[in-house]
Amino acid sequence: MLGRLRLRSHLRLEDEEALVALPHRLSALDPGTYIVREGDRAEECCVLLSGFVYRHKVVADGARQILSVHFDGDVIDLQNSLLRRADHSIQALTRAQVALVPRQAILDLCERRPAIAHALWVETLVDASISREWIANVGRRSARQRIAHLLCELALRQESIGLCRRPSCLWPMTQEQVGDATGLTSVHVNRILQGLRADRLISTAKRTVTILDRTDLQDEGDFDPAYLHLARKIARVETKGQDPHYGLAMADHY
Amino acid sequence: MLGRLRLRSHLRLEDEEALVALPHRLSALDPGTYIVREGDRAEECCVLLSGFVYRHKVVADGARQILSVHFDGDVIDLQNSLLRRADHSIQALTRAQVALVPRQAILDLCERRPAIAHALWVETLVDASISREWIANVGRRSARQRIAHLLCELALRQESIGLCRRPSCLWPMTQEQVGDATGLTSVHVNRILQGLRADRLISTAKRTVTILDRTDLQDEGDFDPAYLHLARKIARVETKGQDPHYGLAMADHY
DNA sequence: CGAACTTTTGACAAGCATCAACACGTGTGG
DNA sequence: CCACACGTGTTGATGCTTGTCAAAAGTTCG
Repeated sequence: MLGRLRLRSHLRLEDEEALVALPHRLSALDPGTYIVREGDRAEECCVLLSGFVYRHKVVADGARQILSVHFDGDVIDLQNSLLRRADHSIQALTRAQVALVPRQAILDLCERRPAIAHALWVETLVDASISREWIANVGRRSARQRIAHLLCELALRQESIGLCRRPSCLWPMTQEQVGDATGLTSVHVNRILQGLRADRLISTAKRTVTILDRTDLQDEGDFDPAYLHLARKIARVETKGQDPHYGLAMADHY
Repeated sequence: MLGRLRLRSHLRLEDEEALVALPHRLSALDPGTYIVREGDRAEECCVLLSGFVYRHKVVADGARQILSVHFDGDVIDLQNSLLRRADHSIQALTRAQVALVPRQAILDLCERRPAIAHALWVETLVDASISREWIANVGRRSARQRIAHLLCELALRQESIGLCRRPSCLWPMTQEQVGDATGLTSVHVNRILQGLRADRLISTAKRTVTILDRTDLQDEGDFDPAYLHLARKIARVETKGQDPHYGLAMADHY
């Protein structure tokens, strides 16, 4: 279960065993529950076992900006536990299950096992890469592009861990939350989504999106999956537009 | 010189010696030179010794988004050298001097010396924190706030490493580059800057800004320095508005 | 001293926000 | 099981912030 925390690097068996052996406690969360609040001093590091979670910040006038969306297997606050003071909040989007690992246990493990430190470091670097893409997304793309891009990212990331199968993926966000993620208002998100549906790019059912034409949607959203640093295998598949079963994979580094 | 790469964590002497002993070659860059291009496979990691540098991405219609600005002492592409494939470009803003360290030498060092791995990891986490703040900046703040925020960040980061002294700081960006960093057009940046000058918040001289009223500018820009994860010392000084000489300092973690 | 950037200005257009009202669905308690 | 309340999605009218285009004035540097 804990071993499932999507290790994109190649770890030796003893490393994986050490990870699974980490002390931890489980916790079930309702939608909207705060896992970390901006300004907190985190003593535990949180691994998401199931469900959706998002990071966010609140600016001067009370507006909210969602910084990233996470699901099964993501290690969601290495940032906060290594830097101590949380610079953003983390909140459950859906019902979620998390494992809380004492901060010190992780630090110790990293000191003893450089391969684990490296693997976690890579995770945070991929996270940072996604953040950079989001800066470009909200900074320089149109409303339609932003939303299409967000959809492509969520779909591909879910596929890469086998959370969903090809045409459809989970999308438990309200239109207001989509707006907070893309720097738009919920009203405008609504209109853009109607456009995307009218153009037969997507269709939505409750908490689920179906991407009717992957290539077109990627074009619409100026989406290039390189920034997700997924394995070549998946990247290649993406460009060829096939539809295989995706496994846990992450390479190119290490 | 290399030892100056702003080690915000507490390192032992032997760690610092190991860092200084890293193999490297020096290189001088003219403004506009690319250090890394999106898609490159980086074999060397770049440490900025002097000058300004920025990361950026280009989106579908050719518009550019600047992702961060770096100066003396910043380790500018741990991302690219650990993840291998660069997900963004890095370009010199001014004339700059860099040290290039073979990627493998860094990886080896990290494996041998967990303290160094930890210190570098913290650097990348702070970098990621800044990226998150930029998402909020570009996503949810007005043009005036964005620019004021950018100014506050650059000023405080420069002060924290002693690059400039209190009221003024270096600002070698054109208005077009400011626009690319804030998701605005250069025309609009120009108008906003005129407003900030008219309100006696800043004054600009060639490649330099003077912040006439720090507190007011921070209020205008909704700027809270917490996300920079600077030492408590500096953070406290900030809130009291005094004007001491800043040293290299970074704490709260480790 | 001149070429090539920058900064500045003005008129105008567009994208997205704002406000307000209504429809829809879903879950809850009576 | 129905009624109701609340969150979410949808629609329309209107306006502000910011973008676009174009040209002139200022600056830097070889």
